[in-house]
Amino acid sequence: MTLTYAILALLVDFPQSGYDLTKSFAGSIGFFWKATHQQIYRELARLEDKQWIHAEAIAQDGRPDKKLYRLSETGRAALMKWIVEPCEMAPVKDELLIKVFVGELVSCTKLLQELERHRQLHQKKLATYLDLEQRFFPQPELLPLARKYRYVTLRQGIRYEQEWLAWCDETIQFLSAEVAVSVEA
Amino acid sequence: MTLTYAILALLVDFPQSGYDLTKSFAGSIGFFWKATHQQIYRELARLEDKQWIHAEAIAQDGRPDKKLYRLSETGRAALMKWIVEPCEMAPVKDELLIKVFVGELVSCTKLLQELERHRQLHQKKLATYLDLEQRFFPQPELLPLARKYRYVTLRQGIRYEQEWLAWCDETIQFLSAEVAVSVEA
DNA sequence: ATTGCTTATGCAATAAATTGCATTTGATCA
DNA sequence: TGATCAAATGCAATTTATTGCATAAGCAAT
Repeated sequence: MTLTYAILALLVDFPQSGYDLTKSFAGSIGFFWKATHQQIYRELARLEDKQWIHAEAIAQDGRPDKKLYRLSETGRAALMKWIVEPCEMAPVKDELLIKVFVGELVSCTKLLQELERHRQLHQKKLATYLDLEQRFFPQPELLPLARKYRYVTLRQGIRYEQEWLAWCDETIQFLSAEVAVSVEA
Repeated sequence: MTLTYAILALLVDFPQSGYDLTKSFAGSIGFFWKATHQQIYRELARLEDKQWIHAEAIAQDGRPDKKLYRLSETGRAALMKWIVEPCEMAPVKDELLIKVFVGELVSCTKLLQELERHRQLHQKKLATYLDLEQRFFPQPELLPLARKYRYVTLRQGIRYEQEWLAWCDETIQFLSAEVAVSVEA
């Protein structure tokens, strides 16, 4: 399961609790792999079972105890082995495109509104990514190796959002002509 | 469930059997929503239960019988209702990016090989899409409305693959410098 | 005081996806 | 004549994911 390795990957740099990981899945790796806290806790239990990670209970003043999970040597080895295995291209799963695919069933104006909304969502996400790029990855050539790898995944996010934005623009323009015509008639 | 509506969408133009649908999911809508025959048959049973589709048994000479499923009025209405509901941006789920994210754990050369492989996969897919565009969507402005909608979803596929290709190129170049350095040393 | 938020974890039930197997009929090929 | 492939459908078991709920402890604000 990929989630397994996404978690291991997040534990490479430093140990984290289930709660921490849940947060991490909101940023960094979460930009290309989502997981809920339920999935994470279940998976952590399994990983501990396999001894790929080790838990350390941390008593905290105030907060409830937390379990800090640390990548074990076996876990690190498993991760390394997984990384070099070839993988498939990610299958696309996109609701919006299904809707557009049979868009002729509903009002074009309605669809255009939804496209405009998505345009804005993508623009916002792009802005977030560009901000991260500026703040954390200035002069990418000078970064240490590990940061370079993080950087290129961010670049993928940026390009992806730019692509969507461009498509939304193109499509909105293309379909707007359609509305104009039906108003004329 | 989105699969529900993906199937309904495929039945808009003409009735199809489970087997036909499985094929359709390899092309057209399958470019942005995948489904196995198991999922499809199960979902067809449910949809018939709900009366969103109606089956008609077709005796064939030679082949086993097939059940042709036709979209009902209720089904069509349900589809229309779904289309105009706003939806989320598709969450990205990409194994390759997780691997790259912690790429420093393995040999850079190995990673570059995998990136090159993906570059080729994307190139191939792009070629398929471009071919479809040329063959089925010449002069897009002149297409009837329904075809225009199909067309713009193909455009999204094209742009998506182009984006990936560009990222692979950028990344391979960026990381190649790294290998060059380590060879020098 | 009580309401609500954040940190922190998890159970239980349901829903969905995946995987392996199984069947029927004919066509094709060696 | 036996093997295998394509069309066509489906059951059963397992694995994953989702959803709703639950707890516990402190902090902040009204």
